[in-house]
Amino acid sequence: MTDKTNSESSSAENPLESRRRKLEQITALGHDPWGHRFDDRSMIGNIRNRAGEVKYVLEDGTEFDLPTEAEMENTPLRDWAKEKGKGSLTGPQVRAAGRIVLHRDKGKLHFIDIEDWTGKIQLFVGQKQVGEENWELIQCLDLGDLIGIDGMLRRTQTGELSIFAEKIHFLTKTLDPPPAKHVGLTDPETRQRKRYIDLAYNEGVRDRFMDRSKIVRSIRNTLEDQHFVEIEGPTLHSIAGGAAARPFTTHHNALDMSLFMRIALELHLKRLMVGGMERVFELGRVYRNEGISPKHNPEFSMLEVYQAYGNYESMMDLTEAVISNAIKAIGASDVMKWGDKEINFATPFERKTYDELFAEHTGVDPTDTEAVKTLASSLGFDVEGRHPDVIKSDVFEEKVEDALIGPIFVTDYPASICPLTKRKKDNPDVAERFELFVHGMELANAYTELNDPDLQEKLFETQLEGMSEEDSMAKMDHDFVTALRNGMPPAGGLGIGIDRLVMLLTDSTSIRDIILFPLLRAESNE
RNA sequence: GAGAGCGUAGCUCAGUCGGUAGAGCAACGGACUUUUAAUCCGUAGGUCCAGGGUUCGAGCCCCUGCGCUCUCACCA
Repeated sequence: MTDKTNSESSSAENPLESRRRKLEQITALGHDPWGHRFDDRSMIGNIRNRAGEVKYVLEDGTEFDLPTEAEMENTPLRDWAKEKGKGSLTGPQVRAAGRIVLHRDKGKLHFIDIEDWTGKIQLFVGQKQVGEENWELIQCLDLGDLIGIDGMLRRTQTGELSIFAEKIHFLTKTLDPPPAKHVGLTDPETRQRKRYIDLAYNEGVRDRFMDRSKIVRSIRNTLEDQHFVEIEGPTLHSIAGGAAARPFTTHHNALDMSLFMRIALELHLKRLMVGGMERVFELGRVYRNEGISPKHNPEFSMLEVYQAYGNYESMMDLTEAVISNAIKAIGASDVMKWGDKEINFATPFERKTYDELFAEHTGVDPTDTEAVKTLASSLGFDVEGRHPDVIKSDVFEEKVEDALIGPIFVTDYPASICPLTKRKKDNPDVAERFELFVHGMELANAYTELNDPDLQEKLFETQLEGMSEEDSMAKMDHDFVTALRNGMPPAGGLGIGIDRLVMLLTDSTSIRDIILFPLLRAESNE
């Protein structure tokens, strides 16, 4: 019953077979299907910028500039040329290379769109114009292949800027068929697992990661301009300090010793300030063994900056400078869209104290411990045997943080939840700390750094009631306390979540859109 | 961790009441020397996530498992 279909018409190949066959044909034609060094090509973006060099020349040698693209919308180029008189288009000789992203086969004429990381351009390939040898090679091309091209930059009759092919150089065969043109690859899992396909074929993906690179470079520039020095601290720690988070654990065999992947950069940078490195920063990866969400990836990038003789207010100025310059670096403006929301990054950012905001959003006096406790209970929080500041902090996170549109500096935190922070001179219950919030997301965190070794030792020893060790930043690090005994200058310190900053500046609502290779479950073997 | 949804051709998806598998793109063959996601004619392409169950009959209903997505919780 199925005999006829199978025996007769097995001529149709599946996409993979046909690509393999063409690979053989390319080799048979004397080309290396995996290409080789290809010198002196111009970036397609630069080639497009040379459009003005394309001229219309009459037989008597009179030369005309072409109409603008807008003018060609109304009058097609062929009609414009007819009015000028008999002549032809000329333009510069160019060489380009790129991936084939679109292929229109019109018989003895092919239109091929190639793309490099600066742009896209159409190739005009005519059988008569390129000659038999190139034409045979053209028959072996598939979407996704990488080719080089020599030819003259001109325009077609419809005005499309094109390279009129004279010589094709085969550079690399693509054996897997690309995703459907224009629809692209949409499955989020595949986009992340096979990021190369997402980058190669989905619009805007490369630009987003280029923006990330520009933002990071801008941050380094801003800091270096202010004479901060970048250092590289250890990523394997024997004590996972500087933050409250569950660490990844690992083991060193030769020393037979447990180690933790770092959860923060803080404590080593401060040791450096004891050593006289007065302005230091590190921009690097930290690891936290916790949940994965649109705002959380187990490894993420963090900036921490320390400035001797500064305080948390100098860190506010620095934070504003870092963000403003990053916005300029990607050519954005202060007012931007983020998902269905809007952000206005015009400086200075709003500043309000923790207690002010608490009162504003809860209607409860933050200094009235009993009232706060009652509110917390009504919100479903455990209050028995827990420190009043921890209870207050629970309520703050629940009722205030999500409501903060920002950018807003929340200042002056309850001292007991800030074991690494200097207390206010006139009020030991308040810590000189701020967090920067944008649409409920914590973007930065800064302190006037605690440099009193005795107080630091005491705070490390004080585990707040009702707080698990993982939830506490109070983790004893004797060597760090010893370092403070050797004199750390009064200082301001700042941490910025790089991934979250990039999310906000590139209109990305998921952290997985701005991390090239986010952590995914291991692929199940088939 | 809880709830909801999804898994069908290389890609994007449809599949009615449970009746034996569909489209567009990609591929293959053909026509076309100025196309714009080219167009037109033709061909081929399926372990319907896996396993079990109900049924004369399952892509569809039921159970179990796997994977993913979204929301919530957790995440200084």
